[in-house]
Amino acid sequence: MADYQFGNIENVKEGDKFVNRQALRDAGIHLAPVAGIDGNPRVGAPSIVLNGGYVDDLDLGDEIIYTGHGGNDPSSKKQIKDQSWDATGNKALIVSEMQGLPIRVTRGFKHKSKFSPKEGYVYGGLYYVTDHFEEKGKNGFVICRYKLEKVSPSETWQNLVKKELPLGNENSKRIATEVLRIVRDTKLSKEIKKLYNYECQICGTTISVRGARYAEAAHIKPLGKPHNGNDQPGNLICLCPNHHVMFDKGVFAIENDLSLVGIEGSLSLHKNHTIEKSNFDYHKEHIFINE
DNA sequence: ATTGACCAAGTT
DNA sequence: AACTTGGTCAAT
Repeated sequence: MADYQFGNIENVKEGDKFVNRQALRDAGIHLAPVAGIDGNPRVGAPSIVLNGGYVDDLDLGDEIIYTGHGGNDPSSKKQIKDQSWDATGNKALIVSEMQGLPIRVTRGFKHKSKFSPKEGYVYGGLYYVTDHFEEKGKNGFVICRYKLEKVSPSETWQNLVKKELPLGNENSKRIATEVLRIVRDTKLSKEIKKLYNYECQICGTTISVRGARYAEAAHIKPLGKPHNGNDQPGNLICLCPNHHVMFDKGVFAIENDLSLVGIEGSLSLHKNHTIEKSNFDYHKEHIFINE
């Protein structure tokens, strides 16, 4: 229900200090008053705090091996049981990994590393979750682990620009090309994927990882030069990675009656999804390899 | 829609 | 050790 915002927060820059969690919350960086992982399994995790709550945490600066939450005894704070991938925050991090969402990282005084502040909390910028795995922690119980890698400065800049972009507005074509290569999921592409329940419109496949689903939104008429396709629902379809690449590389094309040329099959179409058919024509003529 | 239990672990 | 908060989730 909370209104989570992803990416950088206006007026907060890397290195900014906060006296306590309440200040972090007031700034809009991390809403949870206590939990180290902010977010939920529906939208992902917009923010984490690295504050020594789990002994296995490893902070290398641009790379962090983070521990999921749960399994600790409320009173002693020691880990007394296995962690679960189903815990709200742990699942949220998986969703962030699958969707390539940026995560705000804040370091707290309780964790001891050369990157940790002596007191209070320091905002550390944006990271991506690039991997997750399971292992036995120092306390002998299963822990959920995540590899976080810092978003490059140029990408961070793009993330800031993204906010001001009128997504889906065809007047923003040029900028949209650059941004879309970097921002791995836009509001619109997410909507398309949700409409199809993350299943490929050609083969019906979805990739499911610990309950988080993955698919790709493909532009029929490519964005940017020289094609100048638009970023509208009528130019987007939901595909699995294989069919996405095949489509982009021209291995097959889609006819107006939704049958395929180049490979067997047809495109299934949701009743609430209207495709701009001229985009099929464009793709067939300019991208499809007809030989 | 509304509720109450449960979760996370920071703060005093 | 006690008290505290915002949010999620399941039950109503």
